[in-house]
Amino acid sequence: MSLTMNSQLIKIESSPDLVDQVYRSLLDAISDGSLAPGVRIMQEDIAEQLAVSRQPVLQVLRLLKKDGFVMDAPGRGVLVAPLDVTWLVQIYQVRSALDGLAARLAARTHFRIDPLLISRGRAAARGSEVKLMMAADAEFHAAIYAASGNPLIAQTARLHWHHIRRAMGAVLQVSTMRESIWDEHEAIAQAIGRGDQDAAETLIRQHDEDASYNLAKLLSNVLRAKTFTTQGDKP
Amino acid sequence: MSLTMNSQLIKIESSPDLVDQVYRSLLDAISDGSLAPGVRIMQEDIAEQLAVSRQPVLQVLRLLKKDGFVMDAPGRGVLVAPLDVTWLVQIYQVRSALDGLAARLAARTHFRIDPLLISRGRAAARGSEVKLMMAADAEFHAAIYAASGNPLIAQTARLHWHHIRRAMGAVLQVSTMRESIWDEHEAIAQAIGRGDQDAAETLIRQHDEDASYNLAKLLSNVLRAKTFTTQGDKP
DNA sequence: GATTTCCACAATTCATGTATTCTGTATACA
DNA sequence: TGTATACAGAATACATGAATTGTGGAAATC
Repeated sequence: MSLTMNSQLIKIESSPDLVDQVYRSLLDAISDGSLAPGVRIMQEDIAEQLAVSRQPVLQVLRLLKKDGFVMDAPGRGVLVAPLDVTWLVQIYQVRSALDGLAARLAARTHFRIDPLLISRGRAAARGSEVKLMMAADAEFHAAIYAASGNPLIAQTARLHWHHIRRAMGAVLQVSTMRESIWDEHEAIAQAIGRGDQDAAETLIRQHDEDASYNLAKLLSNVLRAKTFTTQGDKP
Repeated sequence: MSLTMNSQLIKIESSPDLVDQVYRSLLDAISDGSLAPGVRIMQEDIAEQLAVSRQPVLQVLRLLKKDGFVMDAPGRGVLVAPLDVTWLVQIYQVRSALDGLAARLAARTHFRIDPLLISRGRAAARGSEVKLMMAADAEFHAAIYAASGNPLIAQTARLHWHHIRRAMGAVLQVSTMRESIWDEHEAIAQAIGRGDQDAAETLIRQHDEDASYNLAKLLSNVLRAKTFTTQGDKP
């Protein structure tokens, strides 16, 4: 029917797989900060809280270790990976390269990004719900990944996103999400739409670099502050 | 002593971790083709062969699944992922982007890549040992990853490398490793050495695209051939 | 008083038993 | 003859018990 054989029935994933569920649960908790950076977690506690045995938890912790969300702390369980500016910058470097690739591939097909994504993003940026801003931003970039036709990009980027979300949550500052980023987003979408591969790549890489610079600066301030205070964050 | 504080004691990793050992063992077997694409593997068999219990094997299979080396085959164990040209091309797209990033970062520091890598590569290319050629190629690219200063790149690329190695093993054709690639390598190294970030990135991306094109073509031929013959490959 | 050694405890990793889930075949029926 | 259904077998995923490994503190010695 359509140009590409798209009838591959969207992968069914009603896996009552305990490991999957535990994985999502833990990754969410780490990403949104309810499991704060640096805290100790023990598989037995997690298992009890989620009402499963230790076995699935053990597997999940290994998966999270591989992706850098938790670290070994021999004898004391595992540690939720502390926030680290260097690490964040490295994540952003890779993300920038992947975004560039995705934008280039999307431009190759003159993909038309849903304008609604942008208008909704602008609306969110004008509001005060940080969560909405982050969600809109993620949606926009995810649209480009999807348009790239290369699922490997989205898969990798999804992990990066969780790391970035952690950092954003820690700085909790609206300024990161200034509305001007949606002008940049719009320019990127236009470049993709008119098939300008070079422009699309250049624009989105610059966009990511700016984001990296801003976030890294804020984060290092927050971390420096935390070094001198015993108190963590206050409500 | 040296310019950078290098005394951070190379991370100790004598983990007598069964999961690690099984992981390496299986990944190697899959990468070098001794576990051929499409074959069924059962955790019980693997466990018996490696003289461990099924538990570590179960965990390893989950790790391999996450990276696309094995696929679920419910009721029949798991399947070693079949070779797939589309998948290979996607791998190469991402690898190309990451190589570009690594080359750019390396050029930023005017990193001088050991000329020995190149001369050894040329020697290998003139010989007939495919294994040596692949190793030299891998070493060259690994040097760039290391020079980038971003370990995330190397970590991601290492997985890609295993996928690519599988495909290369399947086509088993020396022509993939024409000596001219070492002219390209040399040009890349020079661009990095003189700090020309744009050239370094452009050259290595082109280099990867060529490699992708060649390997994909060979692989699709091999796969097409296999569709019509029952016999696998002959010496 | 500082340093080293030893020991108890904490937590993980590995092994095995059990239940569930999925395939493939045989059989019944239209 | 073709299709649907039920059942047997196979393989995994999960739970729990056992053993190993590493930490932190206390005691002993210099």
